[in-house]
Amino acid sequence: MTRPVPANLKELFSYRLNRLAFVSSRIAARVNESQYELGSRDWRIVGLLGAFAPLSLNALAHEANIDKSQASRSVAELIERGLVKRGADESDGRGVRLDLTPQGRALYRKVFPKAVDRNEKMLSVLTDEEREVLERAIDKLTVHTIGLLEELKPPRTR
Amino acid sequence: MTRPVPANLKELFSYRLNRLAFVSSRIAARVNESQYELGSRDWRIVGLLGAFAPLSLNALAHEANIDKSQASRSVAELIERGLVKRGADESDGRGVRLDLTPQGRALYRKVFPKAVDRNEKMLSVLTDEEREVLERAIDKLTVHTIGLLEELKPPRTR
DNA sequence: TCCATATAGTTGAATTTATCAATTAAGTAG
DNA sequence: CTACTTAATTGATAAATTCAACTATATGGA
Repeated sequence: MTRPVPANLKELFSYRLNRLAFVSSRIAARVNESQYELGSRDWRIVGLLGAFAPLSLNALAHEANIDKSQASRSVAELIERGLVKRGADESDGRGVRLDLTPQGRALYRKVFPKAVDRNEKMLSVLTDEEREVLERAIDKLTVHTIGLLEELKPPRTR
Repeated sequence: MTRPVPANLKELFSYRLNRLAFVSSRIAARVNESQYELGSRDWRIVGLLGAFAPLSLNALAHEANIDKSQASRSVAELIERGLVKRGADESDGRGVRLDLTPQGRALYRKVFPKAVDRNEKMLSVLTDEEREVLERAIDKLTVHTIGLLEELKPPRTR
């Protein structure tokens, strides 16, 4: 049994994947923006700090898939809004320790469960088996695809 | 058997989904940009026209998930590069009929198979069963999630 | 110790992308 | 005929992305 070859863009897995990601992130963006004034970058930052603080700027930027320059600026905004605080790294004078303020943490505790609920609602259309396979497949693909991307990157001169 | 509730952002399905989509689209963007000077928007346009031309601007913009103003501008660029042509819609004097030029079609025939190959390479890490369930689940989720997004949209005044 | 080099973070600037309003021209319904 | 809708383009801004430059601190040898 041979698998049919995708005949057009809409049949490509990558296209369908992107489409789903686009739609789902739009839902989150719309809710977080309108109800909490959190842009998607802001929410990624708050969301990551909510679970993994303290984080360095580099670690945060890397995990959130954003350039550190952007991360720095977004963090600065969140600090102005009183949601994030920036402390010194004891062991490295260059580094910072980013964390949520109590206010930021309160926001995180409101927003995160909503995100969990949205996910459940979204996934509720799948059977248990589909869901399990899907989640495992996504994770396998991510690891593998990051590898493919690395191969592609301009060879670092070291 | 209850399913464990996601404990942090990185465990959320939507987050993982977006991460995968991000990585995979970066691969495509890098290759298409460096080898064919096609930005991701450009490629979506060429790719859709390659299979579904002729298309109106609206149809194209809608399918490519881009604002029609952007679509109009991107199309104008592609026309300047000789890849796309814009004809009149016989049955509606306002509409346009977008199609690839022979040159655009030649490009499409080079680029599309590469995209298919990348997808195969990416998916090769999955078992046949995983792959089948994954693809079906993605499509189910997309339909369902578009529905959720619609519900959210500001209620149209009609 | 001193020097060269690397790294963490911030800032600047240029480019690209996204959003939304306004406009023009052509269709459609009473 | 008039009012209203729709397709496409254009304009204006805002937001996001990318990359380079810069400061300050670390680090690893001579």
